[in-house]
Amino acid sequence: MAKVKIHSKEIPVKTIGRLSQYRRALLICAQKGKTHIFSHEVAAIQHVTAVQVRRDLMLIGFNGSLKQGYDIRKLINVISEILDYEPGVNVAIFGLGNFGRALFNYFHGKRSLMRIVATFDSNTEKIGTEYNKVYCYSPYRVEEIVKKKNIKIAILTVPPDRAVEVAKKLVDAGIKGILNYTSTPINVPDDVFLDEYDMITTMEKAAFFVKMNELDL
Amino acid sequence: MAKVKIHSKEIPVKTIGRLSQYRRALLICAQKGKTHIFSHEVAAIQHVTAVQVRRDLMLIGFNGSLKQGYDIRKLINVISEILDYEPGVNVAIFGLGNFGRALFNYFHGKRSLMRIVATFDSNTEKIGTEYNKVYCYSPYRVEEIVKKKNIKIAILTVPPDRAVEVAKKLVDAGIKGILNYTSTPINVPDDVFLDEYDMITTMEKAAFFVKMNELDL
DNA sequence: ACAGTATTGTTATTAATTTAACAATAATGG
DNA sequence: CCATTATTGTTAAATTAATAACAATACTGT
Repeated sequence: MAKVKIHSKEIPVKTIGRLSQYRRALLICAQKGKTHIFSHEVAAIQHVTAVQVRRDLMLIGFNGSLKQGYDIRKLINVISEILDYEPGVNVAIFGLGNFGRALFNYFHGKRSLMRIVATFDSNTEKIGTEYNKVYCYSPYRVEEIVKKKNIKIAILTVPPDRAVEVAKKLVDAGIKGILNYTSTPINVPDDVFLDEYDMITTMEKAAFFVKMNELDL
Repeated sequence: MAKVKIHSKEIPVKTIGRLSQYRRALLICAQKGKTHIFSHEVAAIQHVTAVQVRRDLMLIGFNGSLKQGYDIRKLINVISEILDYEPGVNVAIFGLGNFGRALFNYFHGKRSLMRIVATFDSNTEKIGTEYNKVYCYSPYRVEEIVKKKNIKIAILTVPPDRAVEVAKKLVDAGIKGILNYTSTPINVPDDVFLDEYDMITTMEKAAFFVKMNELDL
């Protein structure tokens, strides 16, 4: 799926990703009291080019003014209309280790339309407790809770050797998106969104650039 | 920088990223005792196409055999020669909260050529202690320690309101790569590698796909 | 009033990336 | 021994994404 239809217009998925980034930049500026912004300002914050910002905004049919640039509040609303899912979406975290807790705090309260409604952990000391008011369930109850709480997205931070098994359970339970942060690659059916962010790869790329940099001298 | 020269051949940066992914898949297979692998097997693990795997391997001049596929051990070595930096690279973690500790454990011992040699935190209870045998320094000592320990890559997991300030210090101290996991976008000079992984964007993309999926019905 | 400036919106162009197509090859089984 | 099969390696085509170019516009200062 390389393109997506919005208002009967085809929009590249990459643009969707950038819209989310733009909104982040806009929210930061709005908080500072800024009301208008130029394409090159958005671009600088998110490390893209001004042309690309304008092009993306053109695609979604958003117009700025020549002298003031784009109305921040309005643009946030337009992007939100595209990205957000009105009834909101329920999310659960699988694995309440350091990483799981970090992600919990990262999201908690930041986006009201993405609610973390449950956590799961196999540690019996955690099961039955609450982390920031959210209950921690036993992995045995995955299917039951995913269905009951209408959980659509799973954040996977279990130990690497459990990833495949848990992912299978999640798919069976009807989950629609998995963010896999374990070091184990998993497989899901085509209709399930999967993001496998590999920190090792990112680190290796960074190291590679350091190497290139030093060898160039 | 869209391409990179390896053996006097131009290789796309995207290929570099995939090589790292391939190696991960290969290491997993090697550990299971597998000695050879077909392009479509690598592809399946890392969610790319078999053609792409073959094309990438062609670019680095690696040959497989027609009936057995690719020699796993040899391929790992060839990829390692391209990606790894022999003397190794020193890494430090800035911010020893949940996220920092999670990343620490994620890397610790996994890649001997990328060593976490220091951590930094502004919490006075952590300063002066060791986390998994690695000393935790006060942020006041960034410049000193980065230089003394020859730290090239920084993992940034400080609170969002500190990100910009710490990043500036790091650049001044001569850091060559920053992996920014805070929710605050930062800026660095051109010669510093920067990766800003935005979990919010990933989540929003996932939510967006869930939305598309449901509206399609 | 007008030249100069900075910006948007859009089309055209170029570049990069991915996918497709297929020849070459080696093994297998009848 | 020959047809079949499964795979690699590579060239060609198609697709996708990014960049450049530039007209249109509105403001500014003289």
